[in-house]
Amino acid sequence: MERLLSRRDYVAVAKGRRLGRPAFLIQALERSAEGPSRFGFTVTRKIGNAVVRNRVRRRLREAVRLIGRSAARPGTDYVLVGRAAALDRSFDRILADLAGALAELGGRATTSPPATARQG
RNA sequence: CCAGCUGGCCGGACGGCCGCUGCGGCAAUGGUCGAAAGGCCGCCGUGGAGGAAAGUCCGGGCUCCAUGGAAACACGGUGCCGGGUAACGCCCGGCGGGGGCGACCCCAGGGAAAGUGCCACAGAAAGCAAACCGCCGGAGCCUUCGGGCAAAGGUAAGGGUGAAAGGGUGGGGUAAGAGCCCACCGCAGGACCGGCAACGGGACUGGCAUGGUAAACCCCACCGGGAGCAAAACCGAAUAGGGACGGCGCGGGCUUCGGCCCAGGUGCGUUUCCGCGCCAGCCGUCCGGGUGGGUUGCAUGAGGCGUCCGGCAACGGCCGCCCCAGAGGAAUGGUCGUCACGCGGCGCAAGCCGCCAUACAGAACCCGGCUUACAGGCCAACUGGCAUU
Repeated sequence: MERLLSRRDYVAVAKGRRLGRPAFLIQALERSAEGPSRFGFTVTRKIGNAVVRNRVRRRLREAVRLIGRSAARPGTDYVLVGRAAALDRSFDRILADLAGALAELGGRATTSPPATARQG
């Protein structure tokens, strides 16, 4: 998984499309038609102390690792902003949330894409 | 057994599957880039959060900056004594004071006869003490001759105020009182004795002075240069810009090719004028500064574990063994299963069911401390009860 590393990238993606899900908020910005898709993670202090923030980021990162490569659109940068629910929501549901969100943002075909995914 | 007190320790376990990251290896299997060295992937092995990693409150190592040495002044810190330590505001052992039946706990614990300030309210008086009531006293005045009023003066025993009223109790004494005198207690000084010291004991002496506050200024003793790993050192691209050198070139017009005319920027001499010089574009090579980035700093250290020795202890010493996280938008994980512990419910019990499947909390240059947070549990010594032999 390619990571977003610089502040400039995060600021840029913040201007892209965004979708809310219980465990996270996802932002997407098409960088170019080609190249790998990249992911960044943001967990603010509002969520909790360092232990809680680490756990939220790790669960989201694991979700991206499992389905990000197949579901994400090439050449696109994504930023996942963690929410408090990412701590307790079952991992299966987080995976489903992420797959649905990526599809709605115009990703590749996934194992269970929503019907409206390709319309936009 | 119950209650307590002190110290130490742990703070989920095991196993699948899929990942991240450090180190070592690739002799064996593979892919890719490269001339090679080697890199990236892959494979194998192995390591990968805490007792507080936290707060960033002290003390150091290390780095850079400043600084001729020393001292003084200022500022800040520390503050019983002895020891431990690289050092400390930390730790250990004592001393003094306070609390507890006790084990034990708590203390910002130098100096108030160097000086200054403050002591609100209440109260007559709050520091070279003080007469409000009271007590004594009785000049003098009045008198119904019973007595009444009462100045000067004396008095800190009693009342009242206050956190605190200038020793306490008893006796003598006195007009009433008062260390005025006496006894005991307290207090002050103190030869001498014990202790390295803080300090303890104390013959004897003194009629009793020197109120509290230093977390008020202050005085005394000791300590202290500043900033911090985003410190700092090194390597160093593209692009733009700077400098040096070399090569080719060197504004426009006219020309009889000898020159003539008109211009720009810039340097010097003082501005205009004027004089002298340089430059303009392209290409190449080199130099220096700096940004992104990379490497080092960065993990062998006041290091850990163990036996023994010294010491009441903190700790120190000999020897042996071990290498024990190293990220960088920041790895140390995700998920599933089984189980221990715990909590709740049901049950006489064996047990069954349910819940959480654990509190506080995540290394960021590294050590020594302190402080704060913390579900649950284990061990040991000691103390006070109860029971038993």
